[in-house]
Amino acid sequence: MPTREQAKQARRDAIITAAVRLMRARGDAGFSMRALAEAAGVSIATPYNLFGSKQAIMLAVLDAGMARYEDHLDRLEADALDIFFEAVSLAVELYGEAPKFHKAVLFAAYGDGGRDHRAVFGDPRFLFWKGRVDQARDAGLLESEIEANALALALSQQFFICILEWAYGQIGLDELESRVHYSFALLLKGAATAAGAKRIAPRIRPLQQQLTRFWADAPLPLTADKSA
Amino acid sequence: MPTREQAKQARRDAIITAAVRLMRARGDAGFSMRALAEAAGVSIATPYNLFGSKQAIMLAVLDAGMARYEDHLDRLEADALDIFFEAVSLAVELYGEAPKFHKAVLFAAYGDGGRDHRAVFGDPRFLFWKGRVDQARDAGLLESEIEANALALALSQQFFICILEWAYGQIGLDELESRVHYSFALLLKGAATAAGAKRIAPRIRPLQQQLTRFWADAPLPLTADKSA
DNA sequence: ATTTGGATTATAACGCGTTATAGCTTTAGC
DNA sequence: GCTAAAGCTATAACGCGTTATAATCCAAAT
Repeated sequence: MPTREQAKQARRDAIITAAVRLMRARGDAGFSMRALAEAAGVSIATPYNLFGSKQAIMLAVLDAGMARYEDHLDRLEADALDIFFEAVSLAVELYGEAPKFHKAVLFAAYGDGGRDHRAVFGDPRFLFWKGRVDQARDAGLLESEIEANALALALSQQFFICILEWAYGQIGLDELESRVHYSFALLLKGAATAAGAKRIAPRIRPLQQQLTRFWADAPLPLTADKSA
Repeated sequence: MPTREQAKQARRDAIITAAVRLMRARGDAGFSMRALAEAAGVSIATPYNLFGSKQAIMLAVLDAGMARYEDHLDRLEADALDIFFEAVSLAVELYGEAPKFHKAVLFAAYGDGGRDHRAVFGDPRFLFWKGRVDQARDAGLLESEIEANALALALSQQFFICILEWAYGQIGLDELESRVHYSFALLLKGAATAAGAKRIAPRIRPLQQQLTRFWADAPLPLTADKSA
């Protein structure tokens, strides 16, 4: 039991705990490395020694929260096709429980330096989608020629960018869900067998109706305020 | 001829010109508001008076460059379906002419504050995609029930996030092109009529082969270096 | 020609992420 | 128990985007 390593780990935990606490309390505003160090009862230099950068800390916080998401995911019992949409809805639900927190973490993990954004949606999440693609293909819902990596990547990216728009405050959680569902429906239908396409097709029209309802207020979805 | 306004416009132009020059010369590195002000022969406060923020300046630079893209786009004479893919290839080509510059601009326009990223792919670009969706639908290639805004948005986003990955140095221009083409093929096929789907389908397999070739080096597309 | 007033200037300052330096505490090895 | 070193602390500093302040300039109106 190396006491040295214990103390280091304790400090590490204290920093992550303090980060979560600060984020949940005040969101992104007022969260700085200096504030974090003070809240963790530690010098400003220590977080850099233990994590390297603010972004690394945010990724650690994000991963801690993602563990919970993956627990829920494992418990999801859904059809090989429905699982795609339910996984999205589950994430939306979890985000909704602590939106300020998740927005702040996502924004900090992605927005500031930005370079490591594949880490935000890296290994575990991507592998999840890939696994579902494989299952859907085995179930005869997707074309056998479809490459799981390629489709999973497209799904991941579409999910990711919608989450970013939400984190940046440009859309609400409900629109996030509809948008991702819509993109997923199109992507999956594009890769689907005739049988799969028949099952996905009915999803499209209602999703479009929901989306146009969202956009009834804001005339054009991508138009910035200035030219509205 | 209000001399006052002329002088202001001259200053504005000097700033944009200096920004472009600096970006083309050294890329993102060494480009700061202080360096920009000095290069433009202007005080540090002036860019803020005239543009408001660094991001606004970057968006202005980006828009200046985009005008050229749109000129080329207008001259593109392609089939209602092929146009989607050729428009992407055209953008890739233009990026390739001055990659350092475009990366730096995109990164600065999007990456730093990040909040206005819809402005990066705002009005003009989005409207372009929407117009093409309308045309493809009129040509009987897309289902008549497809909502142009919704599909155009999905296309825009998919394009945008791949561009971001390129700007962040995580993929090359060739992979960028393949990825966007692949996503476009799936999305469009998902929204296509039987006739449209028949035309898009042959694109998918070659694109997948190209993508897997890219990924032969880097085992998993989304995996960060650490866990490779 | 003189006044007026809006814009630019120089400059200092703020908080940010990050890094470097020097000193101190505390653990590990003898 | 003593020494050596690892790791934290305190602190200053750097460059960044951005803002505020006061001085200054110069076109515009009288």
